[in-house]
Amino acid sequence: MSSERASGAATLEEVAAAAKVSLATASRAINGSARKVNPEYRERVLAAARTLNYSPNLAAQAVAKGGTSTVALVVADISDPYFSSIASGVMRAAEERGLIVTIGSTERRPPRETALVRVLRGQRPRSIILVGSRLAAQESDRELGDELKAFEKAGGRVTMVSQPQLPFRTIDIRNREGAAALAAQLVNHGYRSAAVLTGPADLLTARERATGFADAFAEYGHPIDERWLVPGDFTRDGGFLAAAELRRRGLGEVELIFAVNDVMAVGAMAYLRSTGVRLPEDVAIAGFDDIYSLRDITPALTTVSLPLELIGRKAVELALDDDQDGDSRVPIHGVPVLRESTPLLVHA
Amino acid sequence: MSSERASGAATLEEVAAAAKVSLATASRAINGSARKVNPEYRERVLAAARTLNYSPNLAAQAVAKGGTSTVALVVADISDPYFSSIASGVMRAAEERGLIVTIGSTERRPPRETALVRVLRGQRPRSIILVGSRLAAQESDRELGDELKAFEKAGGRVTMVSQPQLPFRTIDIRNREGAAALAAQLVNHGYRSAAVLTGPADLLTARERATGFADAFAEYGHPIDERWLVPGDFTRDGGFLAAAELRRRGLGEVELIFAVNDVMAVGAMAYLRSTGVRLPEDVAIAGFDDIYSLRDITPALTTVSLPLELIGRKAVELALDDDQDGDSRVPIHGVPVLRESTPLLVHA
DNA sequence: CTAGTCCGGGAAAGGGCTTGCCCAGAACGG
DNA sequence: CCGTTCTGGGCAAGCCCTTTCCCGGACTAG
Repeated sequence: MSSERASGAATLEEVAAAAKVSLATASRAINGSARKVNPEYRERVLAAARTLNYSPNLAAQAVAKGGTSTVALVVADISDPYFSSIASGVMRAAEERGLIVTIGSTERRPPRETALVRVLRGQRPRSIILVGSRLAAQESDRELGDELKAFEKAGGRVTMVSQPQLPFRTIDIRNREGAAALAAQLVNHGYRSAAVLTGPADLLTARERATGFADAFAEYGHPIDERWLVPGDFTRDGGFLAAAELRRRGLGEVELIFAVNDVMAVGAMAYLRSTGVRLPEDVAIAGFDDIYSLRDITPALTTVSLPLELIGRKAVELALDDDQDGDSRVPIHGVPVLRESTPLLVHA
Repeated sequence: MSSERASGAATLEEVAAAAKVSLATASRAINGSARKVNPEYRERVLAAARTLNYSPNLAAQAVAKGGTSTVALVVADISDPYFSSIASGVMRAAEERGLIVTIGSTERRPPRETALVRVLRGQRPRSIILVGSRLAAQESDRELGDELKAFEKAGGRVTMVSQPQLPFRTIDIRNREGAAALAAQLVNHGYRSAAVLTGPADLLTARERATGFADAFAEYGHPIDERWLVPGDFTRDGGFLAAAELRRRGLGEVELIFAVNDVMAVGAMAYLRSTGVRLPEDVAIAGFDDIYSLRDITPALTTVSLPLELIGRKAVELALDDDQDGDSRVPIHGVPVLRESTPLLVHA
């Protein structure tokens, strides 16, 4: 039939031949460059490309140019709405800049983060964006740090979301402040005793939120007894189980449960309901994140609202815009949103 | 200082030099091959790689080998739990096979699908997986089809999830059957009049679910009047607005509302509640998908449960395993799950 | 002891693209 | 009318790898 090769995509060389111009001209016509090309030639080339269904080989371009137009994103669990919202922001922003995003999931196993970075680094992405699934100081930290440093030394850029302990550009989600602000408002609402579902003991984000809340609550005169700090996974099931544990410890005096994220709060609500606890009459509950798809649960959940999409966008800005030095931070403040799950509490 | 280049990552050549072996040997030692390499040499190479923090340039490998180890995933909206769950399955399965996944989002604008495929094709992924955001026959279909055909001709593989109208491998989610089965069960539960929030008129998935439900409902003796088929977006807000429209049309006689997906159902619930409608006492409601993070809403939502993660996995199997011909289909059946939102209805 | 096999290292040829450089012709100035 | 300066096409080098092919040395077999 035609000159199309049996297998394999059309190459630029074939396009050039079809258009009867040199390889160089074809390249300049198709992928733009500083140099102009004669409109007539350009047309011929583009026409040839179209008929051959040419698609530039990005890998080849990458090796020729010595750089890609890719950003790599590492999240803990893409099916968690927290991460998928951030991912959404990243993808939008990336796309606006003509970048492709490749994504990796650690599945909440931090050591996998290092492995993932090792692989993704091979892509030579413009930037690697790590979204906070990381733990407090760990042995794997060194390895990861080394890997990231190597990536930076090779000209890549590292951007972190919510893990300010590492020396890279980071979107610094002020978890402590957000949790503290929430605590303040809830105290204003009349709450005097609270329990905290603290999440995993070593997960930094969880810890900041838990201590931010507990410290503030104490500061306002209502210290939280240790037995009402219940750890658990950072997931719906974690919240469910933590609520169960909390109940076992005696829930009677607790007016309010603060779960360190919304999905845990939802899990906790599910457990409490299943045991006949009325929400919010018997106990109030609050979360953190303000996950979009959870806005319609009943009772409407009090939480700390985080601009998740925006965080994603900012991450790519931070990653790519040049006027930033190597470890600048962009603070993001959550704002407490009080809803039905924490009604005004009138003490007898 | 050392021999490390000021910028840019270490190359295999540098590693080879440091290990005092040839480029070929270094390549074989690091990236494996049919050929064996002397253990002593191998050690030297690996050591050198480690000290230089070498990371193989995937792009270069891709051009040398003439193929990547990448799969591309195209979804409508990664922040929608439906898609992010599928994406999660895809990523898990991909990772088990040592593949990297790059992801694109059409943001629910089907024409973007073509553009996205055009870009992703440049990556020369092993497969492009498109997850059903597509519309009924459209002019953009031809372009997209051409693009995909070209990709296949060049040796790539196309896999669709839930858009069986195109001639590619597809995971065929049996929306009609699922919706029909749900209708059957609800009729058994005593429901005789239903409204359907049909989603976008031209979105295939939505249409299949809506007509599957309506047809079955009619078949069991309860045809659904046209005024109770309310279109809207395939999103939470779409459900919200559709419920409003439905109410405007007079909700009185409707015993049951079927929304073509869970998030719409949740939106509808939010609207109805806001106007004082009690759920499920005043009206029952059902969705489709069984989104994980929505399992804890109250009342618990009746729905058609879809194994979303599994669908993702299957998609990559279908995409990569060889014993499949070019347009085989894997059927996926949803199973109706009746919960509190559709209680047994006892007629007076 | 020699011929025939293996084994595994290294040189070099790609693979698809970008880009520095050369150069012919066009455009311009004096 | 000639010398300059632009334009913009094309050649070829180069990017970082993989893989074919050659070849010398170590083995095996007869």
